[in-house]
This record gives sequence, C-alpha cells and structure tokens, in this order.
Amino acid sequence: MSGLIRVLLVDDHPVVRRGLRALVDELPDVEAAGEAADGAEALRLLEDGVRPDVVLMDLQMGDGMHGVEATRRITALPRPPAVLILTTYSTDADILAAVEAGATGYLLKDAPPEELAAAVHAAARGETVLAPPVAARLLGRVRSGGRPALSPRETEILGLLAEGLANRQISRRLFISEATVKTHLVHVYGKLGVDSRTAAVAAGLAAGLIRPV
Amino acid sequence: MSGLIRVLLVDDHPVVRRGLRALVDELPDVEAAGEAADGAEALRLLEDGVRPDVVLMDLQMGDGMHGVEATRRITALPRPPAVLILTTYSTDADILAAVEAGATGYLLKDAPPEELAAAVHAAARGETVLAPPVAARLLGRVRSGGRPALSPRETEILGLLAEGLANRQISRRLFISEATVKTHLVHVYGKLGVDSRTAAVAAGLAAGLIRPV
DNA sequence: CCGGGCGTCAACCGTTCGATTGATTTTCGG
DNA sequence: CCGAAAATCAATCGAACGGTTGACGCCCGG
Repeated sequence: MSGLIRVLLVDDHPVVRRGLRALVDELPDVEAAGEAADGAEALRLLEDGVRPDVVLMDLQMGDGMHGVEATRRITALPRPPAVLILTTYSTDADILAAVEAGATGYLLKDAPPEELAAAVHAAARGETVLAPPVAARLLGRVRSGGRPALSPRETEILGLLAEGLANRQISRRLFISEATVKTHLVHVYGKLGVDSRTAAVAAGLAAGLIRPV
Repeated sequence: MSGLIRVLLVDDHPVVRRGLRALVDELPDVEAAGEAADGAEALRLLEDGVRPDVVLMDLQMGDGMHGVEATRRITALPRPPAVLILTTYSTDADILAAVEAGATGYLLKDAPPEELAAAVHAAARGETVLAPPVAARLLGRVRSGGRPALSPRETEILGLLAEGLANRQISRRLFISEATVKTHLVHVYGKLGVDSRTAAVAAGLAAGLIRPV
C-alpha cells in the first residue's frame, strides 16, 4: 500500500475535475486513476476494473446519481476504495447520510490544497478525515444530544413544508390525517425552536436538515 | 488586442482556481494574469496595476465580497476588463443583477472546457456570451412580460418571508404597517401563482428570486 | 417488563393568514 | 401632462394554522 496512491475523481463540473487533477498530479506519490462526471459513471469505471485507492467525490451532482447513493454502492463493492466526499457547503443535509453510507472523510471545496493532499494520504491509509468545519458541525449535532435530530417522519414532513404544501396536502400526500401532520409539525417546531411553518423551513434549510434544490 | 489574452481568475475555491488555471494555460493565446479568492482581493489586484483583458469570476463567494458587487465595482474602473461570470446554478437569483452590474457574459461551471475557451475569446473581443441555459432563462423572463419580476419591495419582503418572519415582524423590520405587508404579499402570491407564504418561499427559491444562503 | 420515542388520531380555541375592496401618494415614462 | 406602476394604509371575513391536551399501539433498550 506504500506505492502510488490511485485516485478516481468524480465531479460533474469539468473545471473542478481539472483542478483536482492538477492538484493530484502535483503530488509525487499520487496519480489520477480516472475521471467521472457522476456517480453512475464512477460505478461503471469501478466495475470495469478501474481500481483506485481513493475516490474523491462531489456530493452535489446535477443530473446524475447523487453522491450519497453512489457512496453507498461503492462501499458495497468487494474490496471497496476509500470514499472522500468533497463538497461545497459544510451545512449540507447529507453529511450524516454520507458518513452512514460509508464515506471515509469529508472535505470542503474551499479547503487549501495541502489539506486536500493530507486527506488523500490519510484516506489511503484507511483513516477517517473530516474538515474542521464539518467535524465541528457533526460534533455539535452529537453534543447537543442530537437535539435538532428530527425523526425520519418529521424530516419528511419538513421537506414537504419546504415545497410549500398546506397541511391538508401533506396529509393526502402521506396518507395520514391532518391532525397527525399538525402533531408532527408541533414536534418539528419544538425541536427547531420556531413557531411557524415558514420559520421551520428557514431553520431546516439553515441547519442543513433539508436541501434547497 | 490580438496578442495574449490576460485572464484574472476569481473564485473562493482553490480547487476551482486550479482547474481554471489549468484550462486557461492550455489555450495558446490565453494566459492567467493572476488569481483572487474573492471580490475584494480582485479589486486590490486591479488597483495595484494588474491589467487583465477578462475577469473570470464566481458569483457565490462564501465570506468575501459578493460577485455582483465586485462586478459593479470592476466595471466602474477606468478602462475596465470584461467580466465573465462563472456560476454553479442557472437558477441563480443574481443573473439579472450581474448583467445589470455590467457583466459581459454568464457561464455555468458544468460547461465543457471548449465552451469556456470560446467564451473567454468572445469576451476579450467585447462580445456578450451567455450559456444557453442562462440565455434561455433570461429570454423566458423577458418573453413572459417579466411576469415573475417582483418589484424591489416585493422581493425584499419575500426574502424576509424566507427567513421565517411573520407579517408583524416584517412590518416592524421595514417600518411599515402590517396591512402593507399583506398587500405586498397578495401581489407576490399573484405573480408567483401561489396562495401561501410557504409556497411563495418555495417558488421564489425555485425561480431564483431569492437565494438560500 | 416497563419507560420512552415514534407515529397515528381527535377536539378545542385563539391567532394569524389570505382575499377583497378601496383609497392616497409618489414616481416614472410616454 | 396624464396614466401606470409602486408603495403605503384600513377594514372586514372566512379559512388555515399553532398550541394544548389526551389517547392508542408499536417497538426498542435498559
């Protein structure tokens, strides 16, 4: 494992792929094993015999498969590579999801190149690396007793809130009664410390519990 | 003007800057004139005598000066360079604002490298270049009679809505009566084709009239 | 085995919101 | 100079929303 570290770059932006490749090629003991524009293409490459040590992957990818799903499938492969998530926002709703999906680490795109290099090396050694802002966020969530941790159902309803649906519409969408929707909402308001649906959407967005898109 | 095209790269992500530099350096008649991590740094460079023909600038820049403001100030300089906006989303709330601020063109980060190269050349010749999705969006907005074009006040109120404020809070924030807030909201709902505040936030977000932050 | 979180539902009540109508002032473009 | 759009305010009314209380079954973990 002490030879060249082979890295597969996955990002839907050609510009970012080029930047990553430039940075990676600059490191003496690292080489790019390939590039993919989305999760599906990355999986195809892996199944076609490309064997990187580390996958550097963006979470937000416009059209193609989402990064979390791709991570899940990659780590489900036999002898999977380490998956390093590279994302734009530390407030992303999917940090936790990505970690649970088996991601080895989490980096921010505005990280300095040295940090990226260190992370790639660490990931190749099987270590977990979290960018400081990300780590702080995760810790904050754990330390606070997982307080802002909405239940799955509550998160689902918050998502529908963010689409602008009224209680009745939500109830029909989920095949539950309006009363139940209201109960969930009361819980959501309590956990988020707000007192209106619109404020809940704002807080949920800010806390990264739901994603804009 | 037929010599080397000098390009100043402005983006808060080191990875993106590297990607842009790699792409730019690959073009025979283009060279990078410098890099900046935000609008303020770009302005400093320009005032310190860096004289690029084209400024390639991201709109979303975390901490520093926002791209629109930077564009405004750059185009206000004597003999200003062309400003090419490079952004992630075609749904950005600031497309129009950037154009009005004097941007020469608008590119998406997921554009293929050739498109970027063509845009830089066009910008250096003083031509306006809009990425097809961006152009379509602008046209759509103009063609539809500027329908979703909220008035400044309405946009402001929509922004406060998205922060989760109640009508009374908005009225106090803006030093107007609650009745006025409601009147504005009715207009907003009409223009967006919705019938609730939460739906208005969702629609405003989707239409890029307000930004998530 | 039992407490507790989760998901479901109901009834009540006060408040906020959305819709409507109508009015005044300013500003801007034709 | 006149009309249109924007911004301001008021009053009303029904519908939607938020808060509260109470209830039931499920399942997990101590």
